[in-house]
Amino acid sequence: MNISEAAASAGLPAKTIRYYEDIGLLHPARDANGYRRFSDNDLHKLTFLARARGLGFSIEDCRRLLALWEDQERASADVRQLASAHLQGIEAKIADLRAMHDTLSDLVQRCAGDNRPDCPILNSLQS
Amino acid sequence: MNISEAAASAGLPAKTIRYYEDIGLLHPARDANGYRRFSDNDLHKLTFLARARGLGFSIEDCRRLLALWEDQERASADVRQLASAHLQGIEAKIADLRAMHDTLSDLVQRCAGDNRPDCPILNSLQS
DNA sequence: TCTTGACCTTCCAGTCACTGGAACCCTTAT
DNA sequence: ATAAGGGTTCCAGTGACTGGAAGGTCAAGA
Repeated sequence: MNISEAAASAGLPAKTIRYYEDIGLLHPARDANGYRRFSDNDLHKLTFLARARGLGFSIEDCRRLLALWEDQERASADVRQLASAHLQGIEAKIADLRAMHDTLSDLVQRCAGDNRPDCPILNSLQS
Repeated sequence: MNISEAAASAGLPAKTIRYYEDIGLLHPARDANGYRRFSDNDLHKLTFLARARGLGFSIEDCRRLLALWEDQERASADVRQLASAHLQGIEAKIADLRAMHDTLSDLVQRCAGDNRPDCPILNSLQS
């Protein structure tokens, strides 16, 4: 299976797959002509990566998750620890965004949005 | 007022202020020795930028907001339009993060987090 | 006067996770 | 012979800084 099929199967752009190889997340074999040849295992890894990235894990987290995934002796506590830390990060981001949202939403509602220059949004940004 | 005072006053790192000058957001005067000298207007702009960035506006949005702020003839509708679009972006990000959060939080709860290798988190990532 | 330390300057490189594009090779069909 | 549609590498750019090196400037103290 070559790269465009692998891309379709994993739901990732071919460019991204090349990039993942570049940074050592997987090592597909090569055909005689230099084309990448993706094994089932490569495909599983790509799908795993696509899902982990979809959950917002960083590339470095994905690398660790892949290592845990391939380690039959892993402790689920290690996976859980990684996921919990990430979950906390997500919660922090949501809180930040919520705060921005609430402030901004209030300002937008108070802005007349007409031809006149007076604007509570700009007023609130000014010292 | 030189850069470290301006930085303290606006709540921005000096590096960031230099960067903002670099990309043309402000143009502080220079003393004979080459040091930047910040006027009151420069300080107002920096505070404005710090607050707008704090609300998550992109640098390009900040540039547009600054231009509107300085334009006495602006229509508040233009400001509101910009802010509304940004608000929508924030809402989309929150929705994405919430989805990640809900999935991940469920997986974390279902993971025993012990010495054994069996792990619902890894299972859900695998094809 | 000399030195020390805290300022300031510019410039270059790195971050993160891709993404676009150029230039070129391989394969298959017409 | 040529064209289309794969594949390859390598380089540069994204956003918004941030770190660090190398060096100039200034005020205070021995």
